[in-house]
Amino acid sequence: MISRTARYALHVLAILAARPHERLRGEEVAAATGIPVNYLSKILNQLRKAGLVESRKGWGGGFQLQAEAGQRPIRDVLVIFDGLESADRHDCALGRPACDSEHPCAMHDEWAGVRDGFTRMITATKVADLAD
Amino acid sequence: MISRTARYALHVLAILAARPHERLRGEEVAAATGIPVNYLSKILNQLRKAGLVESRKGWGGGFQLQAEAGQRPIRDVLVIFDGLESADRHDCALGRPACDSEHPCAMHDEWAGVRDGFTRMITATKVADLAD
DNA sequence: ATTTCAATGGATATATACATCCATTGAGGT
DNA sequence: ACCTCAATGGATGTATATATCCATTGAAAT
Repeated sequence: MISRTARYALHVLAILAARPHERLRGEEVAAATGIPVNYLSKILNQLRKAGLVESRKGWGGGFQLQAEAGQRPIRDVLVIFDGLESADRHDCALGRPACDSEHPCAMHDEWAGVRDGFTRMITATKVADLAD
Repeated sequence: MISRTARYALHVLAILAARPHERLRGEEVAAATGIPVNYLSKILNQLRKAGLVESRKGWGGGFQLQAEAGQRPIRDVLVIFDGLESADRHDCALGRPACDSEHPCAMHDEWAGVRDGFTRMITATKVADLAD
């Protein structure tokens, strides 16, 4: 449902959102989250390319939440790391390609409910809400 | 949420549940489901070991739903292929080990709702309900 | 008995997510 | 100018899920 990498990203954003005006080094974020440093660097880089985070190199450098990023729904983060399909699900629980309201599988309605709850959750929750 | 292998298994059971009194060869099940034959054989074997399916070797052999298997909730199938944790989830959407009602994460309640819907779905739906 | 059929089981291959390593770049301090 | 710091980026390694291959076993037909 949410990949480990996407959860890492959300955890990172939570840390940064808690200190919106500081610049944190990768090492610090790694220490705070427990994410392996090298892997974390890839994640931070993707967040930067996506415009959610700003970075500065060298002495005094580090990462910082981009100004308006706090108001973005965490759905945006899931799209980046797990793709659109994982954020806007309209799949069948049994993987049937032809499952729809006309020809529903045994779990069609219940699964639609589950998906809906998930969608609601990831659109209602904003990055800023994650801050510890 | 549900691994591809578990979905395969459910699809297989759906096929067998539709013809409870016939014995179907692996090849036939593969043709009906689109699951790669060799991989399918592993799945059918696990289902047999778990007592959900009966098999017979050699000429006229094949697979058949075990007598009472139709009444088993599909949760039982998920436990076999994806493990207990995936069926009885009490995890945090953000992966926080210490997330509970005392110290909830930002999505605690919504996620609990999603999990609940899922649990309800997989316990309410029986193997026999999957039959086409 | 022999042949044929189909499940069983073990070993191996592929794809993908997760993780590590190291050389390069750019920015600040001296 | 030079040194140090920390992000960037490319190449490589590891684990797991998914998939394939083939030799063996058991059962029915002849």
